[in-house]
Amino acid sequence: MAQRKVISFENIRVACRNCTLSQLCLPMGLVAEDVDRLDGIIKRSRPMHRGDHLFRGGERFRSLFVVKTGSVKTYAPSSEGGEQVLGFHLPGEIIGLDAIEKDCHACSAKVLETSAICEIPFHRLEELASSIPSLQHQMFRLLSKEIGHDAEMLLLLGKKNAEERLAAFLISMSKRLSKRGLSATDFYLSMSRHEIGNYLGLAVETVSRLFTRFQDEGLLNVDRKHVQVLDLRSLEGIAGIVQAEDHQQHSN
Amino acid sequence: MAQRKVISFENIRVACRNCTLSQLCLPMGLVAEDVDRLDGIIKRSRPMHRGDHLFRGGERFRSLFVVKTGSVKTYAPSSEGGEQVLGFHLPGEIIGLDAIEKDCHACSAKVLETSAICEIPFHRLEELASSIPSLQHQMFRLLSKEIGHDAEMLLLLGKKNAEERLAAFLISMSKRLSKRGLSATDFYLSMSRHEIGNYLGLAVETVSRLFTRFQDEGLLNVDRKHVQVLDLRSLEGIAGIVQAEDHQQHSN
DNA sequence: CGCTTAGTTGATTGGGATCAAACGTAGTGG
DNA sequence: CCACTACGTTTGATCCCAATCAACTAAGCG
Repeated sequence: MAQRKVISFENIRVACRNCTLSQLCLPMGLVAEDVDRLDGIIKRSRPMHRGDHLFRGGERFRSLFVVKTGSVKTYAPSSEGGEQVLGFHLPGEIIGLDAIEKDCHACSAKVLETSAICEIPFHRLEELASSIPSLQHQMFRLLSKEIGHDAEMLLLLGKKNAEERLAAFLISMSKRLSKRGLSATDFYLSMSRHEIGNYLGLAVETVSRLFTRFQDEGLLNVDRKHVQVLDLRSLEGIAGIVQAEDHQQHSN
Repeated sequence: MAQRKVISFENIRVACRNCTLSQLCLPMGLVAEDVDRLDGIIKRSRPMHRGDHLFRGGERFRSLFVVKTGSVKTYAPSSEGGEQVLGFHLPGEIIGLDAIEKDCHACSAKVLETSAICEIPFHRLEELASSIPSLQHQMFRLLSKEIGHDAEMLLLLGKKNAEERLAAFLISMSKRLSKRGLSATDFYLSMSRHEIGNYLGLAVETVSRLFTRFQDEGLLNVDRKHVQVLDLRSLEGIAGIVQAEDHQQHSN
């Protein structure tokens, strides 16, 4: 039993490395020793369940969180009781970057399904970044990536119609899941239609109708939360993603 | 003449400090020596004119830019020739943070009126941040602030109607200008109606009609690009900004 | 097995886009 | 200086996409 526990702990460590640290380390080399130092400040938490909060708006900011398995949504209360879903966070993705500035969380983060979450105390991460330049650089890149992603969302909400939005959402899910080694064409959506609609700036009914339409058009198979993408290429076309190597007619 | 030039140069240095550095230094203390080191890596550029580009999408990322005077818009090409205006940048604000990740600019930055722009070579800033922990912290805060601002925009584009969007835009301009010592109620908009509409996800005509309506309702005086805010409070009400200290009825 | 919540489908409506046209305003060159 | 052009802005008329309203079905759950 004791033996098993040790093995289990090691497995967690390995899993956590693969998942938590890759965002910070993968793109370019931290030496093994630095990875160990980084690994040393990461707190593993017990599994969290649907509806649990990582943090709520207004709370003091202490840590960043990394999704190891499962999924999390972040959302901000809008005036008049409603809320705006700001994002869905899949394994390997980081949560809480927006709270650094005010030292206080402006949004809330709620677990969508049973999930394993790592916690990284931010002040310790900052200390480490001070002494490891490449880690500092990775952190700048991480923050910057979030800004770039937000810009894509601004374009989506500002310029795209309902169909394009849902297609872009599905493509995004597909890409992010496949990046983590999961299927790009067969996955479960852990969020409700309502949450998808909220995120995309659409009514629930519109989302539902579009799922039906995509299915009718042979782009998807949808059964409840289970999605099978049948025609990724067409979906990308709808989402307005231009294939770089394809024929470009309107080169402007 | 030589004398005058020296004075002028010093004035520029002082102006540049007040303006460029405040974003990086103001919130908490860098010691004077560190401010000098930071000041040392900032490049002053000659005035730029309407239509000039700070950078274009696809270019290699080398520097961040800070608006000293004037204004700049950033925009990304959307598929099918259109473009999405990502932001308007007023004095004291930083441009280019989204390019850190890919080491390449994803959007373009175009000067809206005659402007003075400072350039900060990013790799030198990173070096400096490594050796000045409080500067590193300021930079994290800066990036984080951008993410927070983007989240506000997501809420605006996802949940607010045309009227609320334009009101929010005007309030934002008012606040940001007054933060720089300019009037909060009397200012010139350097961007066209078309650019405002693009930014807010609205058609030009809608923006124009709303300006007219706000004027009819006694909220504004508008003459071309000149805006006088007559009723800031009501405008904030429309924008959905809840006054904290006012009576809260629906505390939920 | 009721009860509640999530999801689907249909009917209707409305806000803002689009189309169309007039009107400055700025710039350009004769 | 004024005609000419081009562009930005305003205003009006019409249309359409997606929201809303409404009814129903399917799941989850105590």
